[in-house]
Parts: sequence; C-alpha cells; structure tokens
Amino acid sequence: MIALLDGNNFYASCERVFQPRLKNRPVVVLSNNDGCAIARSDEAKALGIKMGAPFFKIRHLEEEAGLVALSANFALYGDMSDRMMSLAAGLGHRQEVYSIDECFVDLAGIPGDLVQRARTIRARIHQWIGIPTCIGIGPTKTLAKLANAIAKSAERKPGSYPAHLAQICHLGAMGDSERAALLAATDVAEVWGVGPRLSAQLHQVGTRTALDLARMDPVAVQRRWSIVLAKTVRELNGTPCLTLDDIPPDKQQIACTRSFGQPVTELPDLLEAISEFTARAAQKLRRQNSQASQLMAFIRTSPFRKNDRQYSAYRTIPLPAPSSDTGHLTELACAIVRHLYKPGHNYAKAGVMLMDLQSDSTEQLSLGLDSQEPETRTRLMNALDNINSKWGRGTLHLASTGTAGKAKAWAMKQERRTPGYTTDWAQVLRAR
DNA sequence: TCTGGGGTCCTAGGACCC
DNA sequence: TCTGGGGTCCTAGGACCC
Repeated sequence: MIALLDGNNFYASCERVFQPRLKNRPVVVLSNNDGCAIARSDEAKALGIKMGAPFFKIRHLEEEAGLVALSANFALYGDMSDRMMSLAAGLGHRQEVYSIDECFVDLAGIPGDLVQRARTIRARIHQWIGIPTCIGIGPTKTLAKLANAIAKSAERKPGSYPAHLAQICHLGAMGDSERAALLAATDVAEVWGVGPRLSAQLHQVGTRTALDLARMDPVAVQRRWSIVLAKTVRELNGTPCLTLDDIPPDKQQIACTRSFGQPVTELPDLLEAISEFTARAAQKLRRQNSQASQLMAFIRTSPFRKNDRQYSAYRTIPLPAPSSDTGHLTELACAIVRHLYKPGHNYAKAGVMLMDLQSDSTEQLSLGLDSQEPETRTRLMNALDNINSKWGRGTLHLASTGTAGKAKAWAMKQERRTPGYTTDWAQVLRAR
C-alpha cells in the first residue's frame, strides 16, 4: 500500500499558523509580483476564486467579502514543508517528497490498522506544526492520489462522499463494490494525469468517471492516446506502474525566470536582471553538484498589454566546456541578452535556463588553454556559496547584478509579504 | 494600471546513417 | 513507368504535474 499525504491549501494554512485571526476568513496567497492567486483557503474557494485568478480581478472582494490577500512567502512555506515532511515520514519506511505540500509514503511492511496509523500522524502534524492535512491510501500511486482527493472532498463538500472518508480514505481496505461506487462518483478529470485536454476527449467518447476510465482496455487506450494514459488505467485497477522514488533524481534542467514588477525598457536593467537570475540558477546547479553544457536566455514583452508592440526572443548556446561557474555563465547569458535586445519595447519578463546537465565529478579533459585555473574558480564558487548560505542570499555577488543603494528597475512587487517567522531570528514572533 | 514559476515525459517528424 | 529498408538521434511541441 501507498499513502499520499498533503497539506490542505498549504500556503494559506502556513500563513494561518502565525496569524490565527485568518482562520475562518477567505485567504489567498499571491504569485510573484502579487500577480494571481496560487493558494486559496476553503472560504476563498467558496467565494468562487479560481486557481490562478488575476489579483486585480478579485481585489474588490477585500472590501466586499473580507478577503485577505498575501504575497507569497516561500521561505516560510519551505521551512514549514520540511517540518511537515519529517513527521509524515513516520507513516512508513520510505518517503517520496513529491512537491512542497505532498509526499508519497510506502506502507509496505507496516503492520496493524493503517487508517488508525494515518489518523495518529495526521493529528501529530496538526498539533505540532499546525497544518491540516488529508491522507489517501491505495495499492498504487494513482489510487492513493484518488483516495486523497476523495478524503479532501468528503471533508470540504459534505454529501459528495460518505462522511467517514473525510480526511482519511483507504481505497485498499474496502470491497470491490464499495470502491467501484466511489470511482463512479468521481469525475474522470479528478484522476491524476488526466488534464483538461484529455478530460474533454474522454468525455467525448463517453468516459465520464474514474470508473469508466478504469474499465477501458489499456491496449486500446495506448493506441488512441499514449502509454502514459494506459499506465493510469492499469494503476486505477491496482497494478503498480509508477514506482516510489525516495531519492530525488538530479534535475535535468534548471531555470530561473521572473516577471518584472514594472515594464523595463533599458538594456542595462535587463542585463542586471539576467545576471541575478543566472547567479540563482548557477547556485542551484552547484547544490546538486552538476555542470551545464548549454545555456538559454530569453527576454519578452507582456502578451497581456495588447497596445504594446510585442517581442519575444530566446537563444540557446553551447558552453565551450561544462561549467557551474557563476562568472562564466553570467558572461554568456549577458551576451545573449545583448544580442536579443531591441530598443523600444516594454519588457515584462526574462529568464535563464541551464540545460544538458551532468555531474561535476566527471572529469573534463582540458587542453589547458584556459587561463583561469579551474581549481581556483571552484574554490571561489565554494566560498561564494558558503558566505551566502551563512549571511543570506546576495551577501556576496557579481557587480553585474547591481550594486547596493541603486534601485532595481526590474524588482519584483511584493507588497503583502508576511515575516520570515521561522527562518530569520529578527522576525521571530514575539509573545507579550 | 494590474495576469507566476519550475519542472517531467512522450511523440512526431526531420536529418542523417548504412 | 519504375524509385528500399531499417535504424538512431535530435528537436519542437504538446500534455501533464504542483
């Protein structure tokens, strides 16, 4: 059996831990630049706020319905996630942290009543961390996800499923007819791996529920759609096709892209932004001990500004030798942006992507023509990472990312960010 | 006025090879 | 008029996930 545990409305719940006055109120957490809603409390969902709704379109609800909108505080969410995951790991022997707010846990070899065990862990996370969670259990990942969706729905929408399935649902512990009834009550769009496109196509051929999909012939499904959907069909019938990966594989590509807080028109500002993005991407690259062999950079205007002249361009270049050196990568990214830049546009977004990654332990044969000795550069990057890890991001940086005191024209807008309650001594809550 | 960011996998088609 | 067969690699695009 496999369990899937996830935090309810995770970002909104994290904020509530430190601001209890937000309980029972509609709360949304906004994306970067306070652009759109990326997390919603149940009350916010009840107001009809959709995932990804632009903030300026729902802003009126602050006045009308007491909506509270907060800027994303990813440092807080990451730290809360770590705490939640360490408790969730207690469910079984192996855990795959699937995203910031959910994990799979392998329950193989766990004796006793799994529902009771899940209940205990859930209560512990709620008491110790303050985050409400739901847990789904099933013989495959897809069924565990589905069980989780049922547990959430049974809690949030009374009457959608039997009430005793709220918060915890174990699809592997029930009879065939009971499970079939639950699948029949679940829209096929709820199934993990079935997105909007597939869901529309499936509805067209009369496959409306999860049970309908489970009863399709996987061979025919593969022929008509893909091997991915065929695996979903098999998983729905209890045949595992997806394995639990408890060791996260290295990333195959690493990106850092951002929308700007306001339109940017000048090349120097773009270069400053792209330097910063490259530095962040390079740091992620070094953290997984990889090197990149290709670098892509892009700049673009905003497709939402209909009156602006539109321009979007990117370029990928191979590196002379694989590298994780912020200096080398920044030079290349800036060269690309200089090449792509055309004056007279309102640029809204830029980004860097590092690709064709490989382990930095694979020794590269060098012709020895490089004047900057690699070892010195490696030590420099180590020092850079150590200093920034100890003293905070950006303490030591290339001059090309801008100098202190000079306002960044491209800076992100974050007007409603809560303090780093758990990640900064200066911002720890004070009890009086 | 104001619309996020970061990933994965699969497939089809073209280039190229013998 | 008639114009092989089989394979690999790469890329762009599509679909999905959170």
